[in-house]
Amino acid sequence: MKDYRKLLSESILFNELPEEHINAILSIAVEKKASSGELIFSDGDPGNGFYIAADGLVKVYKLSPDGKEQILHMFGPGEPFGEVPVFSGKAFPANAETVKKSDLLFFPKQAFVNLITESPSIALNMLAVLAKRLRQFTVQVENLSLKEVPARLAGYFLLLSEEQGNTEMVELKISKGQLASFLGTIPETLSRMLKKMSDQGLIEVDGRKIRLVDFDGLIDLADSGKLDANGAF
Amino acid sequence: MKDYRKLLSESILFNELPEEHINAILSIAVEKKASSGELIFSDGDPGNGFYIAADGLVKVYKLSPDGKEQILHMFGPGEPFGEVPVFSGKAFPANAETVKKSDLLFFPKQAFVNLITESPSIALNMLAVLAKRLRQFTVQVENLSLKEVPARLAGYFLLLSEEQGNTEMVELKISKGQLASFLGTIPETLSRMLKKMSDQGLIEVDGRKIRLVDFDGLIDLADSGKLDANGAF
DNA sequence: CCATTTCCTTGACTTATATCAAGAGCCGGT
DNA sequence: ACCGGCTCTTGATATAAGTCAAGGAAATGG
Repeated sequence: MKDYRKLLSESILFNELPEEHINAILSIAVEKKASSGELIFSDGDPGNGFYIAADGLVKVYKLSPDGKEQILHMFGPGEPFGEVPVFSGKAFPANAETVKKSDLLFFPKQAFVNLITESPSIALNMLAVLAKRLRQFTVQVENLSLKEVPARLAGYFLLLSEEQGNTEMVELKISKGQLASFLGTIPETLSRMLKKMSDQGLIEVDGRKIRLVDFDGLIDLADSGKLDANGAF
Repeated sequence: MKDYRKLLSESILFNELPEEHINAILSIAVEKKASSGELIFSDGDPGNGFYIAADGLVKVYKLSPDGKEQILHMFGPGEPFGEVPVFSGKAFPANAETVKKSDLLFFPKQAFVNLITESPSIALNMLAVLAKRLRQFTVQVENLSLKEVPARLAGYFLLLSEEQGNTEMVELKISKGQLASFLGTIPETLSRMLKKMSDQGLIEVDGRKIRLVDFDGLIDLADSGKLDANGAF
């Protein structure tokens, strides 16, 4: 097994833990390699442990009967996913699939729960992980229910801008099709709205690079939830 | 302070705890009474503790700038809410308001975190609470993104049917306006869709009582996400 | 480099549901 | 019982965004 010590000791779930705890965590971790597009688990599958992506990218999503996809989360290196059945119920509530070739660490439920009872720090870190996830869901529900697609896009670009520490330009790390699924729309609409925002001078689009032309305008759009008619030419 | 011992020892967060733990929990709890329609906290307010409703009903919701409401959750007696800032970030991510006159118990953040570090059972129970909340959010996002309003209604009635242990009839415990906000629509649409489902022989509506006429049809509708054209007269 | 596949964009058209308005019905207080 | 205020229903209309189709652009593999 590759040495995942550094990754785990820096991860949100296990950071700042003493060495003997990291050792205990490593001893229960099971490595799984997955190629791109590989299904990790399905909605309704029994869940007897959770995962951390060590490398790569994983999407967790729901599918409608006619094939429409809603991506709930995208998880990169160091981020845990699939924890819900460890603590509540028996089954995974959604599907998980690799977006890129990935190395995964699997933590069996019982072994992990044992670790939690011995280490309040791990418990508190896991509580932080789940609480942060709840925050993200709150934003997602607000987007889907109360905001139009351009406002969702604006909010996403502002979030990317903060993560990438750049108020001039952001780069999409996922495809536009996946971004559409994440924001609750379809690629056609995404394309049209990007063009509309571009025509209104808010952004410039060059492939996966988005130049944030009118930063304040994007803040207004994200807050108000809809494109301002005043912005039309 | 009223004796909340029984309520707490039966709550999902504190059930099956030894007596001395319940005593410790009671010692940090602060009672707050709230009349109907009273704001408990606002989106963005600093959160330095969480609540449990001892009696009454509380809605947690987001508001759009033009006043549209999306209810995220409804919390009744024994259910915790407002925990997110205890574990992640500083501010509440949504608003909370009483729907009925309510008695609330407030648990200060620091005191509660101290309790958690001493009692793995409380930590695990809180993890179960948050994990269950994540399940509910997954359903909500799926509803908003992938299902039409009648399918959301069908899913809601089936859930109520299970809670109320009655496959013949369910009774709404919230107003139709609030149900609309919870399902991500407006009262006009809710009214129209109830009528449509009624015309198709799926349900019969009498005020807040909904007779589930075609239970299997409701299951199909909830699963498929849309009203079947075959159901039309 | 080239052929193939996949992704993205654009056009035409449809649809679920929101907006605005007003009347009917329900509920609680006096 | 009556009345006022609030909720719900219904009608007319508009709108954001989805469906279907096809071509252009980009990515991938040999």
